[in-house]
Amino acid sequence: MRSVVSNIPDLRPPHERCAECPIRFQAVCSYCGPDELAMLDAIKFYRNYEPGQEIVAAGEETGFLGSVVEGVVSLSKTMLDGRRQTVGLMFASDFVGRPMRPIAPFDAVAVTPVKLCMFTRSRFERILREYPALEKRLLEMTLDELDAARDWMLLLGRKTAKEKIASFLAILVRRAAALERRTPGDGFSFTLPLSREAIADYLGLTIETVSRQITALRKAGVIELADARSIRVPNYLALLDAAGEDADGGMID
Amino acid sequence: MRSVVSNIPDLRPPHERCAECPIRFQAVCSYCGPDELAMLDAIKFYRNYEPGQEIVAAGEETGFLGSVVEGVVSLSKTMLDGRRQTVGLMFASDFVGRPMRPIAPFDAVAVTPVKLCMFTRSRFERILREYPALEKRLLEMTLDELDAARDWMLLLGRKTAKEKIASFLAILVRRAAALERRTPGDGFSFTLPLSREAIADYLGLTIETVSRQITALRKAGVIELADARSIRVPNYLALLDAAGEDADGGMID
DNA sequence: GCGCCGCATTGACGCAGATCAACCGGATGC
DNA sequence: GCATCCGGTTGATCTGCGTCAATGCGGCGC
Repeated sequence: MRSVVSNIPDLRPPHERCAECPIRFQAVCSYCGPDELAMLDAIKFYRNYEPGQEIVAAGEETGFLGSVVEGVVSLSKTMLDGRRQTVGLMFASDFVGRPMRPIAPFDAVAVTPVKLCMFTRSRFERILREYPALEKRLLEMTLDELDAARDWMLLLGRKTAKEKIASFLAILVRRAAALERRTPGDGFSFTLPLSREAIADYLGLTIETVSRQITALRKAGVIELADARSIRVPNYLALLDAAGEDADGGMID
Repeated sequence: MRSVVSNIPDLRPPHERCAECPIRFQAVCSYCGPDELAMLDAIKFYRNYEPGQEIVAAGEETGFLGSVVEGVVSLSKTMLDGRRQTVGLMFASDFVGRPMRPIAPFDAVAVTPVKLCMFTRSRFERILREYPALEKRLLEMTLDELDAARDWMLLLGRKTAKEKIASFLAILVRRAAALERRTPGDGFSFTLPLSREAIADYLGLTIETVSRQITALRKAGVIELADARSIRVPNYLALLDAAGEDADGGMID
């Protein structure tokens, strides 16, 4: 571990320096000033996960928390008899792990290759108390997560299978558009990060229904598929319509 | 509005003084010391709502936020065609309203007579920045809400109608037990705060299915009904079993 | 007393999505 | 080359819950 105050030149590769971090202005640390950042820089560490690899298991004590730098992490709950529901998908800059509660209430699994920027739990909880910038941003992110979870409750409780699929695709379009700093318009293409099974777990459906509804949307001309994972949306409003959402893009987030 | 520093004796009825407040040690203010409490005391105000009365409407700008002192508030989302999903039930000490986002993403409606302890949005957001005790508690409460929302996602996405009803009743038993500082055991009785329609909205079902499944649980001996709103649970573990939950009472909260 | 209204229950029926099962196509190993 | 495996698609059938409709019941006005 490097000292916080140091005149020694930083020899780490650029992608390991907080100042050069791709999620510098979106993650928990985004409100941190140079001093706070230097402090985080000194105590953070990276860890990589392969697709399918478990990051934490439900019921297990988690010794660390951190931000997704690259890739997608799924959070899911499983019932005794094996029924599974994904309760969150975490993308780059999202925060994984619950401060002030060491026992994980769900499994966290890498669905693509994942890189996490992590802190030990004890250290993170301590600096959370000392750095209000961190706490403020974490509150903001948690409120956003809660809004998203509530949107998802509407989807799970009331939408039809076709609407669920269309809503899910619309979210991916919005994400892809946001990454390119565009507004989601027509002709947008993207790659599905999830398998049919992972989509089914997320939407509260079975793989067969997911497959059938994707086919139905394709036949209706709402989407085009190059292969099972490559999707193009010729008409974004038609997709929103199929999702049963308001034309303004749904909820605020 | 009274001055924060004052030697004038406080002539308000006891239930309007923060120090005597029934939710003093559970609400957002629970980490506040005497000075911070005096400050809140000076700027808070109460408002009462009748059952069925709307507190805020989705899409509307909300000028205030606050804590539920008494009663039950439902938060729900409605689709264009009228399908409705309740995304949260707020009980005494829960916080209603989203800081840093003036437009409400859902309707908030009183389901029983409700008393709210409120602050104007601008004032609350200002003091949130100044009083870390408030922000810390709000973060904690938001994290708990998020956990509960994720439990609800599992219920909505994967549980059968009977399991949904049983899970819902189990939550009410736990709440009722917690209020009396007991652990949820056998022979517990409580009053349903919600109509069949409100239950259906919460569980992602129809009134008919709710009614049928309550009848089924009664016939199976899992619950006893004096009238439609009065429920007794002779065997708590049998209820958990019907809910498809782990015998340890489900998730941590 | 009676009629009305709102909430809840019960019954008959239909359908969206689950289940069970076959099949397809690309990747990997031998 | 062929066999195997894995993810995805498609088909046939079943079923839990929604839909539509009738009935019950307690509270309230008159």
